[in-house]
Amino acid sequence: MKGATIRDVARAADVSVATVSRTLNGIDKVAGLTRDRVLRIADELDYVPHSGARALSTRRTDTIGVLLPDLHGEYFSELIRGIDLAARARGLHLLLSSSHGDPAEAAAALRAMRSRVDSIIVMLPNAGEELLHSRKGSAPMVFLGSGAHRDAPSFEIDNFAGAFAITRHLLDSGRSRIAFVAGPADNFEARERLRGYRAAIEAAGGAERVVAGDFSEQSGRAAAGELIGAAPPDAIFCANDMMAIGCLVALRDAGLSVPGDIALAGFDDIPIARYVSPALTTAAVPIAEIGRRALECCIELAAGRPTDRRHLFQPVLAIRSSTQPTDRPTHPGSKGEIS
Amino acid sequence: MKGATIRDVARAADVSVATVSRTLNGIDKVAGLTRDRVLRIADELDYVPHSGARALSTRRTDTIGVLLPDLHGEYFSELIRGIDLAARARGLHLLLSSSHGDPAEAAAALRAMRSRVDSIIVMLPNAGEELLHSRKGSAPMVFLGSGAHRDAPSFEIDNFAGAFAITRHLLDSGRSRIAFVAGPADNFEARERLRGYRAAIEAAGGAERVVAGDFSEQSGRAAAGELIGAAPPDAIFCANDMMAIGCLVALRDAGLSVPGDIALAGFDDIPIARYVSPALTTAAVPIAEIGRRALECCIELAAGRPTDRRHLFQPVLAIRSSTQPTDRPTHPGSKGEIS
DNA sequence: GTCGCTCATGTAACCGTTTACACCAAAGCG
DNA sequence: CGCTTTGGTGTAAACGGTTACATGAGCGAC
Repeated sequence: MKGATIRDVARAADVSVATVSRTLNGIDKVAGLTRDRVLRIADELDYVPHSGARALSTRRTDTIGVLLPDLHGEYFSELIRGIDLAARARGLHLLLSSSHGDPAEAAAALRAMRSRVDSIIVMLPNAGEELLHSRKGSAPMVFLGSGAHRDAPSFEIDNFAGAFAITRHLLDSGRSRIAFVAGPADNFEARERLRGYRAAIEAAGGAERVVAGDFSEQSGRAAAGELIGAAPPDAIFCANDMMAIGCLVALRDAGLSVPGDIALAGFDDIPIARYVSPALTTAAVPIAEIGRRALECCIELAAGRPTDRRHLFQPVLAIRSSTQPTDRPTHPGSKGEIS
Repeated sequence: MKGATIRDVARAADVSVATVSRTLNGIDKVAGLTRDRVLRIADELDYVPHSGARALSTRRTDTIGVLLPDLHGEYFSELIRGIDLAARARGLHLLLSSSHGDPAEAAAALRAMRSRVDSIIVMLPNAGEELLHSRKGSAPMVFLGSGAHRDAPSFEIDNFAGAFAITRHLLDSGRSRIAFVAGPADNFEARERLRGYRAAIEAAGGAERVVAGDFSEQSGRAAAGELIGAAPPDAIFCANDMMAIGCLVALRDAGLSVPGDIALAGFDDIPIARYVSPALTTAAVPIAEIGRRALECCIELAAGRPTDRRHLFQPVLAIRSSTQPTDRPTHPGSKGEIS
C-alpha cells in the first residue's frame, strides 16, 4: 500500500540516499554502473518521489494553479483544454479551482493554493481590492481577461475592437435597429464589449438599445423576449455566444426567423456556435490558444524569467448564417470564417 | 515573498509550535486566551500551513485527483463542474489530468498523482491491464463509467436500458428504419448503448443498421452523410449527443427536415442538447450529479470508511422536438422532459 | 502534606526529499 | 614521490509541519 521511499531504494541498491537522489535528478555526476543499478532498482520498487517532501526542500511543486470564475459551459471547457494541453506537454500538474464570482472566495482559494503551486492562472472578471491584497505571499500570477493588475502579465482580448467589428458588420449588412444584450455590469470584458457596440452605433449616427444580461443562456432568452415585445430590432448582438443561443431559442419560439426577421450575433466563438441553426456569427476568440499561452507564461514566471507584460488578442469575425442578408442558409463553417 | 511558517507564528505569539499547531487544527485543548492570541497572530502574519510539510507528516493532502479521457466539450465540463461543486463544499482541492485515451499515459498520470492526492476519480472507458497494474501503490480510486475493476467503487449509467428506451421510443413514434451511429469500439459505454439498440430492434423484429462513429461532432456529420446516401433511414439514434448534433448539421445541409424526414436522438443530455434546433431528444444522464456523488465517495474511501461498491444510474428519456411525429416544433424544455 | 489527577504547554522525533560539505581514492603534475 | 585535482560517494542539516511523550502547575481528597 504505502509506496517505497528513497531510503528503500538506497538500501536495496546499496548506496546512500544522496546517490539515489542525484541519479534520479540527473544533476550531479554518478558513475555509470551505480547509475544503472539505482535506476533498475527504483523501477523494480516502483518508486515515485513524494511530492510533498520534494516541495519542502526544493520549494517547487511542478503544479500550476488555475482559478476561474466558474466551470460552466464550453468557454471554460475550451480554456481548460488549452491549459491542460500545455501543462501535460511540460509534465506539470493542474490544480483547479473556481470562485463562483465571489471575490472573497477567490481570495480564499488563492491563499489555499499558496504552497501548492508554482504559479497561478487567474481569471476574475470582477476582481477588486481583495485580490491585490491576497497577492502578497502568493505564487506569481498570470491574469486572464482583466489587465487591471499592474505588474503581472495578462492575456487579454480586444473586446472593444471585436464588438465594434460585429456591430459594423451588422450595419454593413443592412441592419439599422441593432440591439445589444449586455453582460454582467461588474464584468470588465462585458463592459468593453458594450463600449465597442456603442462606439460603432454612435459613429454610424444610429440609436443604441441595450438590455441587461448575465452571460447565461437564460438571460439571453429573457432579453430576446423583452426586445421583441415592442418595436422589435432588426438585429441583436449579444455580449457572448451563450446568450445569443438563448436569443435564438426565444426567437424561434416566437415564430421569428433568423436571419430573415432579425439578424443575430454573439461573441467568443465557442465550439457549438457553428452547430446551432442557423450557425452563429460571432467574434472568434482563440480560447484554447490563450490557455496554452497563459500556461507557458506561468512557467516563465515560476522560473523567475522575465515575460511580456501584456498580450492582446484580436478577435476575428466569424461570419455565418445568422447574419446573412437573405433567408437562404449557407453551409456553416465555410466562407468568411477564419478559425 | 516567502510565507510565514509555523515557527514565525509561535515566536510572535510566544508559545511553542505545538501549541500553534494544536490551535489551528483544533484537535487538542488549548486555553482560550492563548488560543485567541495565536489565531490573531496567525491572521496578522497571513499564515498558511505548507501543504507539503503537512502531507509529509499526516499522509493527507486534502486533494482529490481527477483523471479523465479528455477535456473536450460539454460532457466533461459538466462532470468537472459537479466534482468541483462537491470538492469546494468540503474544502478539498482538485488535481486534474487527462489521458487522451492512451492507457500508458493514464498509467503515468496515476503514478504521478500518487503522493499528491488522497484518492482519485478515474474515467477510462477503454482501460486495460496497465491500469490494474498501476493501482498497486496508488491512492484508492473511484471509477466512472466502466465497472470492470473488481473491488473499487464505480459509478455507472445503465447504458443498455437507456439505449433500449430511446430505440423503443423511436419505434413507438412510428419510425421503422432506425439507424444507429456507434461510439468508439473500445469504449465500454458505447458498446453497451449499441447492445441496447440492438436488443430493442431485435425485440421488435426490425432490421438493424449500424455505422461507425467516435463520439465527435465530425464523426456524427460523416455518419449522417453515409446514411442518407442510399436508402435513408427514417430515424437516426446516435450513441451520444455530440454526434447527434453533427448529424443535425449534415441533415440540415442536405436539405432534410428533422423530425419531418428523419427523427434524431442522442444520449447524455449535455446542456446544449435543448438549445439546438430542433431540440434534441436524448437519454438524460445526471452528469454533474454523478460527479458530485463520485467525489463524495472518494472522501469516504480516503477516510478508509466502507462505501457502496456499485452505483447504477438510470437515464431518463428527455423527449424533445427532434423525434416529434409531426413537423411542428414544440417548446424546448417543456413536456415529457425530466431534468 | 503528599498523592494522584487534569489541564495546558513544551520538547523533540519523525515524515521523505535535496544538497552543502566532507571524505577518500585515483590520477595528474612537478 | 609528495601535492593538488578531480570524480564519486556518504553524512547530516535543512525544509515546515504533526504528535507522542514529558513536564509542571493547580487542585481536591485523604
